Amino acid sequence: MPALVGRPGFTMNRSTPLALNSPPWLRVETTMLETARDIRLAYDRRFESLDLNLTQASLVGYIAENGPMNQTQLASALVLGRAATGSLVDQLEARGLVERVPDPDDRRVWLVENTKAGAKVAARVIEVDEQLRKQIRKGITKAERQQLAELLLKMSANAIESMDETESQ
Amino acid sequence: MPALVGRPGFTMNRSTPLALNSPPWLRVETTMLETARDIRLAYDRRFESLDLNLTQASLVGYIAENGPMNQTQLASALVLGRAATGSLVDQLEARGLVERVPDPDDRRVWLVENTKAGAKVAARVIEVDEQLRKQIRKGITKAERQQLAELLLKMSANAIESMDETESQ
DNA sequence: TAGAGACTGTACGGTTCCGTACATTCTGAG
DNA sequence: CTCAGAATGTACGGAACCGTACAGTCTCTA
Repeated sequence: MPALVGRPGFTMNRSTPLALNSPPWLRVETTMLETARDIRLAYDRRFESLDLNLTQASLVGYIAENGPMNQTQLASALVLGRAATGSLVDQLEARGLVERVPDPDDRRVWLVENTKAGAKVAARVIEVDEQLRKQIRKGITKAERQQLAELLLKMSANAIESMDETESQ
Repeated sequence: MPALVGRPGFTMNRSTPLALNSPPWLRVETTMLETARDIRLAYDRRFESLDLNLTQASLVGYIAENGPMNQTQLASALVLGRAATGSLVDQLEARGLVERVPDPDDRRVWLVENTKAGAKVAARVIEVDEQLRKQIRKGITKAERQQLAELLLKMSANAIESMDETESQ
């Protein structure tokens, strides 16, 4: 099942560059899954100093860039369920980073917006994000990134398409 | 925080090809995280018919390809903690797909191996995996995959490196 | 102007995984 | 041989999500 799992053998400790113990039969999907994991982890680590995880940081940063919005919109932006988003907002609200403001046009919804403290943290979040993005892109040209993105989109589309097929069986 | 979150606006329903609502400011890291999610989801869906999730399928398939092994090795191969791996084996054992055999050389460890039923399922798993991999690679040349893999490895290495720096601060 | 149907946020139970602590067993230095 | 240290699997508590069900609100149609 090498496409699904890592390589056999020794424990992969985090300071060993991946390339060193990469397999000869390098299968893209595995590498992909693992790279994503590493990136997510790097983000999490980075946000630890702000006492946030990636998801929390994303929410605060997203509001900072796109303005107040309701939880359903947030959920879709963060690729989360509405329930999870709700409790996420709970956490951030308890910490005084965001607040729920009633939507004057719709009594069902809360508009979530950053408090002053939240805005301040968001600025740091965006900063950290840019920093980390730069590091992750080190040694990769713009053209390569472009091509990478295209391939990724194609793979996504293929994956989604395959699910649709499965569904309609 | 666009590098971290999806695009704003409408709910992304699964049948819309990703490319259609991708942003102009296409940032690779986001795309990457999302592609990984889609792939993982596609695998999960695919294994539903076997009543397995990706992790369970991986374990059974991995043993089928690499022979019986102890839980620590499995954990590292599956990129899981030892505890999680333990309960994973519990589940599969309860369903009669794998069994724990004492290691004659080390009384601490269990050798996990597929039962006959497990081997049978594993064969299906490997089959499904190959099928899905083929679909995901549709329209992508071997050379492109090669390059993709290289870029991914480089990004992984960069991400890991960035974590090491953070640690040593 | 009802009233059916869609939508919003919340409650709750379940799943998957992590991290720590622990008892058991092995290993290697003295 | 002995014993400190390392390694193995397990128990337990917690975090992050999901999915479903639900009670309020809108909204559109007749």
